[in-house]
Amino acid sequence: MHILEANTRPMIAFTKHHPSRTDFFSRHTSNGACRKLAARQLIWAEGDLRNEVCFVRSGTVCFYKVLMDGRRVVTGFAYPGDMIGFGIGPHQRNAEAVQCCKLEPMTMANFQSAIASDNDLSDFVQAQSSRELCSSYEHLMVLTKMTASERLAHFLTGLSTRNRRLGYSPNSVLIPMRRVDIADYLGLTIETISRTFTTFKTHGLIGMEDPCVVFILNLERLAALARGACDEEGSVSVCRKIAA
Amino acid sequence: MHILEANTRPMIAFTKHHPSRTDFFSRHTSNGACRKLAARQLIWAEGDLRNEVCFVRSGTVCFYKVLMDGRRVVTGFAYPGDMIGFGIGPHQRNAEAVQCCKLEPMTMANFQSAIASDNDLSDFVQAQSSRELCSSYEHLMVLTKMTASERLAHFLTGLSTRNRRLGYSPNSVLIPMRRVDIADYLGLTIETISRTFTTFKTHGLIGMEDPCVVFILNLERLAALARGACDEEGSVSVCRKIAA
DNA sequence: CGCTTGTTTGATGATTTTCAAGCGCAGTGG
DNA sequence: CCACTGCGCTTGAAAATCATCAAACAAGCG
Repeated sequence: MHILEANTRPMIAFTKHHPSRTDFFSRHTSNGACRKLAARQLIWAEGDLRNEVCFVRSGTVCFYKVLMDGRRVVTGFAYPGDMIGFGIGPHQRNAEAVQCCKLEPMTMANFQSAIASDNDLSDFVQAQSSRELCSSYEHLMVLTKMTASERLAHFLTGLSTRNRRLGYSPNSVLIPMRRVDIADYLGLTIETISRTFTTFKTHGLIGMEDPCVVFILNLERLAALARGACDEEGSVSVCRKIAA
Repeated sequence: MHILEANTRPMIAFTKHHPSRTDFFSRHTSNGACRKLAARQLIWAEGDLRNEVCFVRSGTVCFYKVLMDGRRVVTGFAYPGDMIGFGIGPHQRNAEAVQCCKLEPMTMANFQSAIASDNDLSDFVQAQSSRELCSSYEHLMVLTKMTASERLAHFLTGLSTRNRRLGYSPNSVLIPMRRVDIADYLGLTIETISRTFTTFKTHGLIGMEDPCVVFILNLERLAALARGACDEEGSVSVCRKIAA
């Protein structure tokens, strides 16, 4: 219990997701009972059987895979309002609580029958699968073709956009995950992440009071960077000029 | 018609996939009628509606996305025996014939009802989706954590493994795609691809008589590289020693 | 107060990109 | 028939980004 509170990472701003988005899920679970997870706690491991799907009520979840030699890749994150765990076959990747989390579970059996009978739920699942596929392709683009600055800008504007969509300020972004997670997600090292944050700071793109809170001071330029906006003026160096 | 023959790229060795794998598909199409595509011909574009799914009878298909500024990412390839085009919503990426292809189409309506009634087909679709998801995670690993040599080794051993699975020699690999496609797939430039091929050649890992035909002379070392076999001896430089 | 964990900063080095040029081959047209 | 052109691949030299190694700093906790 105590360890649950010992999490210094900020809860992400939109801890309480829009209530209407929870209804279609809760009507198939016992009574909306939540499981609490401490920060850094493993939710399931690669290869585990799919026993249940979960609705994320609060906190942030991180999905990752590890190579034999310890190299790690973060394939994505899940935030409040997301559903996690559906798919076919055993789990393909580890899931871990980035900060303390509340997850509302539903057994696989319930989920199967709920999908069949509840259009709201099956629509939601379809929509989320589609979004995930789409963003995984976009992520490939980020990893293969973008510079460090562009990648981090992409990451930050993503969080910002999510804020706006949920009715929060797009200009102040809470970063629930550690630098390692961001690095392994963006295919960079923690040092590069840190340095790029500093570059953004010194050039007035963002402000930071601690590593977890970012104020976006120039969303336009940040978004241009994230888009890889090298159209105007020609060359790649423009990207760096935008940051500089 | 003539342009169809004008393709100098070799047809991939396993042009004729295992016949049993075609039955469950053909019994839902008109009569196995195929559409012929010339090399480099667009099959569908990102954003297009999903009108049909196709079974790849011969040739190779390449999936990719393009940024506004022309940067391109190849997200994957499809080979004879693969099904392409299923999913939800409009197409998420462009599909293009790498070499001349024969595709057997099935309308989306037919596909939907076939899925519902034919267990062989729905099993196949599930299995392929699962494989694609799995390999997309692995691909993330390749892109974020591997060196140029490791990436190309991974690519080559992948083709080799496919050969073996289909009963062909794992030691001679036909490369149906151009260097650009490989580069955009592996997140590198064509120059790096070319240089790495040369490195492999000069160190006896592979032999090449033309850019499309690779003989794997030391599959073991190539596979070790592909695995990122830096376990023995500790550091990353071992990877380069393996290649050297 | 010392220890641990996570972040930042610095200096150095290396892998990969970029820019440039050359080569081989196939198809074209005079 | 042969030069010419376009395309794809290769190779070279130089520059640049990012990783690596190392150390210092800050905050929380026992």
